[in-house]
Amino acid sequence: MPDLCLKSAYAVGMQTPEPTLADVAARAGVSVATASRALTGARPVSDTLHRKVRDASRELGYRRNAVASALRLQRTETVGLVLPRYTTGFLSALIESVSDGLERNDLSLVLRYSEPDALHDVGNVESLMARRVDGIIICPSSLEASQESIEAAGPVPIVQVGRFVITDRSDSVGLDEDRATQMLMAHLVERSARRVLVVGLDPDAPADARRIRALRGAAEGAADVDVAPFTAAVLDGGIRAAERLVAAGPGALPDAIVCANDDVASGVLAVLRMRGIAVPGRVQVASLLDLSPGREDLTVTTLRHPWPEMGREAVRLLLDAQQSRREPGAERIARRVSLAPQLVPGHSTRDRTVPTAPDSKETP
Amino acid sequence: MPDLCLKSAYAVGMQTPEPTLADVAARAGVSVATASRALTGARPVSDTLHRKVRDASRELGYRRNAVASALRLQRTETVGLVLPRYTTGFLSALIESVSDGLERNDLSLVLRYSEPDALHDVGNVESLMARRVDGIIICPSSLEASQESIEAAGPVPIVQVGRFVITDRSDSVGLDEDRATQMLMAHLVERSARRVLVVGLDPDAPADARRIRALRGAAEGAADVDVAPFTAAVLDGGIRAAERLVAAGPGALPDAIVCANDDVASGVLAVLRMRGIAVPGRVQVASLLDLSPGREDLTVTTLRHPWPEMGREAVRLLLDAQQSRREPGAERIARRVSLAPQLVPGHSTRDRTVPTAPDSKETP
DNA sequence: GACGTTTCTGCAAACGATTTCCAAGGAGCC
DNA sequence: GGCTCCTTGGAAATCGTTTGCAGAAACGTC
Repeated sequence: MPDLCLKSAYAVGMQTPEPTLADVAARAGVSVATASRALTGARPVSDTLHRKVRDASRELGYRRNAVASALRLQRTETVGLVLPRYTTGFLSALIESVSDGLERNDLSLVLRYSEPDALHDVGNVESLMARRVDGIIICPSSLEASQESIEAAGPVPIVQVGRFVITDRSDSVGLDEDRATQMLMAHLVERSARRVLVVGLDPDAPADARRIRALRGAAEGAADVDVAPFTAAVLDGGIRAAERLVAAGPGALPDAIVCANDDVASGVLAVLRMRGIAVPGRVQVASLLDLSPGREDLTVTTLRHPWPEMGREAVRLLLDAQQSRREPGAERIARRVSLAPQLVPGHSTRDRTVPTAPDSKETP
Repeated sequence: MPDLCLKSAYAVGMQTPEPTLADVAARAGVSVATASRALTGARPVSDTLHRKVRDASRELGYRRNAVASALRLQRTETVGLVLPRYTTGFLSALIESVSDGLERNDLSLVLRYSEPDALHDVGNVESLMARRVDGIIICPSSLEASQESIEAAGPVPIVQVGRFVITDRSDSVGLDEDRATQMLMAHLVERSARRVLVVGLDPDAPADARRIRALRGAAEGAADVDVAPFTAAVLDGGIRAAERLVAAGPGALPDAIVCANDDVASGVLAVLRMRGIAVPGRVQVASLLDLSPGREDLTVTTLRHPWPEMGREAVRLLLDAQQSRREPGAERIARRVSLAPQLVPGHSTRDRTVPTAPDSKETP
């Protein structure tokens, strides 16, 4: 096959001519069909030829062209991930775990961000469809307008994660925040908290209001739940709220303080420690949202949002849907998986076995 | 063309048969060639046919098959991004800006993570090459072993970002930390700091040692730079260091405290405020590393690492390299862009126009 | 030795869009 | 009117891989 050699030698410009399967086959002295079968193992090939092909492939530095392969197989081995922009700090753990899950199955990840203004979602899904991805994982950027982005996926499996647009077209994996919030309150009540103060939540924000309701619901008469005047949910907000509280005198101190997140809790802890108020002896402190799941310093009792698990679960649902799409059997039913944030006990709440210890030392 | 219709109608299973260009052409009553030309605008098409084709395309909900297109054009309109795992918190801003830059140029992003153990990098690049990406942006996971991952890219443009393996094969965009560190020191000296204390840096860690050197170099006799005994570079470390300092008596107080990062600075600030030490009146506080670039509370003067700009710059270099690769002109020369972290003045250092104000109020 | 039966190989046709090459038609010019 | 030039449309080749089909070879059994 002299023409093949010709092609290899005189490729455009001076670029290395990326070798093709035909080149490998020519070098091994077999047909392309055989070369393909030897490399993919799709059908048995005699030992001699198998070795010949493998050697030729290695010598030429052959790399299977995934594009051509995808065209022929009608399968790109690629999954699209669509996320809302401006929230990445939170979502990076999700990206990482999704990527990890896909890699284990030899799938590639193509990532797209949607502007918060919503119907970007549809465009992103459309664009992924044009790339013929095998599946899509999406965190809808708008609960109203993202409905049609789910539909745009047509027949390819799509999984929603983190947030959830009502539809029977897609599986989804979500967060069971209510349950987690309740668990946290139970944790405190169990440790004999009777007066609980909430810091850093804004009763006027619907999401925060819901959290407050969940806390009150879980207290259910076993404890009083007060809400401190709203201060920003950052470190400084925690500091300000705690200072105000301390200034109000020892009688104003609650048994436990529930903070919006770890930053707020850090601020509160710093003030309490400095004023010599024992934690968790006199006051217990807990946080509703772990901001840096990476760290392992168990300073503050917190709720860890299971982003890694959510990513894993999303990938699992997706692969499962792909699989069952091949077998034309029964109609698929949309599945919903809810994961609860995990309660991670830290040194800022008491050890359960130890009852109130008024003279306990400061946390180390 | 009855067979085309047949194909459309009797596609595999019950799946919607994704329409092809042939379907569109058939419906519009033209050849595929004309249909392609009408949609891509590669060559002029008469108005009548143009409209017909566009209508047919819309009616069928046609989506250009990017895979087939890529195969024919030898161009995937896709860029690979390779990042080290376990550092995403920091890198998420980078991902976002790279993604944004690519989107503006109608390029897709495929993301891969390398384990810290290094030669994963090579595998990731290889895999991206198999997908025939048009370019690669990589943050090398190992300064020793990642050399060959650059070479694995062969003729496709590759840009290093954040970290840098020496090679003449790739452009790179890096961080000019020394310059930024010096700027911060100059900022303090300008504001009449004469005794500076460094908190949260570990002289035994090479990177920290380098920062200390840079600070001393910039002080250059204009100020004394002391290093506090190492405490962990977290909020708590800042608190401990500051308490020790305050306990040593008012004479021990420096004019300015430079902290390893914002968390440390927060701890220091909390202690100073509580002990009634005026900031920035008595002591100024600054941080070498902004941990949460999203927030805009200008509490502490800090160095903001320009991840978004780095991403933008990386994309720019990549596109530029692609462009100049087409014109077979002169040999490409590797370019290196250095960006300095940006000094963001906050309320923890003085206003330059106002000289020392011994009775200034606490920061709000 | 003849005749199934298995095991391999190779040819050629997909996959779907783009582009080159050709041909036909119309406009413009002498 | 005859010529060229320009525009427009279609047939077919191309990108690189996989696979249905058919032929060939090897093997076993009677």
